[in-house]
Amino acid sequence: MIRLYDTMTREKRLFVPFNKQRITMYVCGPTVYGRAHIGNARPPVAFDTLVRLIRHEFGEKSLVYARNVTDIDDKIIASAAEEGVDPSVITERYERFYLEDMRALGVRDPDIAPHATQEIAQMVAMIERLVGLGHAYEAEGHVLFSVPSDPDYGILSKRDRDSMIAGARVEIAPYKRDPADFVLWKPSEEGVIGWDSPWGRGRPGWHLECSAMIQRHLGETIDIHGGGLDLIFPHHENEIAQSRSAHAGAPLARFWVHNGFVDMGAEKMSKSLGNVITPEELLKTHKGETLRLALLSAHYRSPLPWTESLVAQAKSILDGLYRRVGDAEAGTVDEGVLDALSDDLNTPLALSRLSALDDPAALKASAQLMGLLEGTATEWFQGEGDAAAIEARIAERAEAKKNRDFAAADRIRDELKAEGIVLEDGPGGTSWRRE
RNA sequence: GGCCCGAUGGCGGAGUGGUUACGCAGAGGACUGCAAAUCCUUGCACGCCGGUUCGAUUCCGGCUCGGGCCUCCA
Repeated sequence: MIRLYDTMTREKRLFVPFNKQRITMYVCGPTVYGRAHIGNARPPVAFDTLVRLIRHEFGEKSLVYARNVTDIDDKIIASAAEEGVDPSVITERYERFYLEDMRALGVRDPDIAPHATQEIAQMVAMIERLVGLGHAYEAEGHVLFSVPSDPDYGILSKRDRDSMIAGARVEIAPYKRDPADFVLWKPSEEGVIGWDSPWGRGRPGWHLECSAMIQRHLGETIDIHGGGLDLIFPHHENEIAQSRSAHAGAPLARFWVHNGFVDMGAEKMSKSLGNVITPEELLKTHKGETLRLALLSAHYRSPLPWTESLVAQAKSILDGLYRRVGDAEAGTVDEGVLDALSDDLNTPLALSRLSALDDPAALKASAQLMGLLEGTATEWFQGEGDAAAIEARIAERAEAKKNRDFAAADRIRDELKAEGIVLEDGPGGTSWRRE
């Protein structure tokens, strides 16, 4: 019994998939024009956790999870022009980085990763359909969605059209029939990447890409649509308008799930504010699992202030968990942890229940539901490297201790400490770990 | 300006109409040759003002503060 908060209805509801054999979920993925920052990692991590939960509840094969790659976009074009390369050079590079970063955070690849540039025919077809139905029109090489043609426009973000226009901070293009209309297709100038279409050579608008890819890969109505809070308006609102208009009013998603931001200081982390910290940097000094736990330490809908101490706490928690789990095999998932996660993915509560578990097998299985404790304690504490040399030093120290030469023993311990290796004397001898 | 969201101890953070989780850090103790780890103990937290109530951190209203969206944005 999974309950999820739905942005559309602004309440937690029991998640009942339309078809338990084929649950469909789509999450807005990256626009690959630069390195992801840690805030960008929050949706993939949160939704990866939801993926694990759904598969635990409904079966491994129950879910089809798609996360798109936006590989055509003005920032990509600008970046390619700056480097004097084809846009694909940029997009392939950053997609590779993105996948590396996400995998380091324990995020499994989605089942489907549609690329916008591979779906142009679908997009053109959808635009043609919208034009044919009177929901879109051509103007000066652009095709625009006619917002007044959709009486329900604004249902997700709860805005009425007039207030949106009243607060608009962008100048309104003269070719728009209505100030709220948005672009489905825009012309590409000479030398800019583009595709032939009934409206001339051009490229798709961002909102349309998602609608077309969802329809093609998952269907007209999907179970869950996810993304960051900032996508509610206009991106998701526009997706809804496009898809419902093209599909005779069929709802685009049964549940709209949005994550909160990672904050730097008091404001959200974002490239435009320039206050970002990337997994790339963080991974130099922290393990991906630590970063994942840090990201899960607040509820996904709450803001998460990113600080050094947050990461340090995550590390301490993992040290403690790995000490208790040892190298145990995964057993059965704990009910308490499962209940917490099933209640709108309450990861902080799940984490606290995790630390109360005595049984290593249950601990391991429960943590893995959140993508944690996937490795062994030995790997966590000792990692890669020449264990033999360390063992030799420990033996040397044991000998000194036996002779009650504590000065020599402490010297060895201090030397190892300086190398980042901590010794722990237990009843069964001395064990070691890397800090 | 419009529309949303939030305000919990040093930090993170859950939850609740009536004994206020849990974790991290800190303090004290046990253990240890000394440490580390572990165990035990410990910590005057629910933004402000009203209201509802026998009783509110929890419900309602107002206020203050903070954040988000309205432009690309996870």
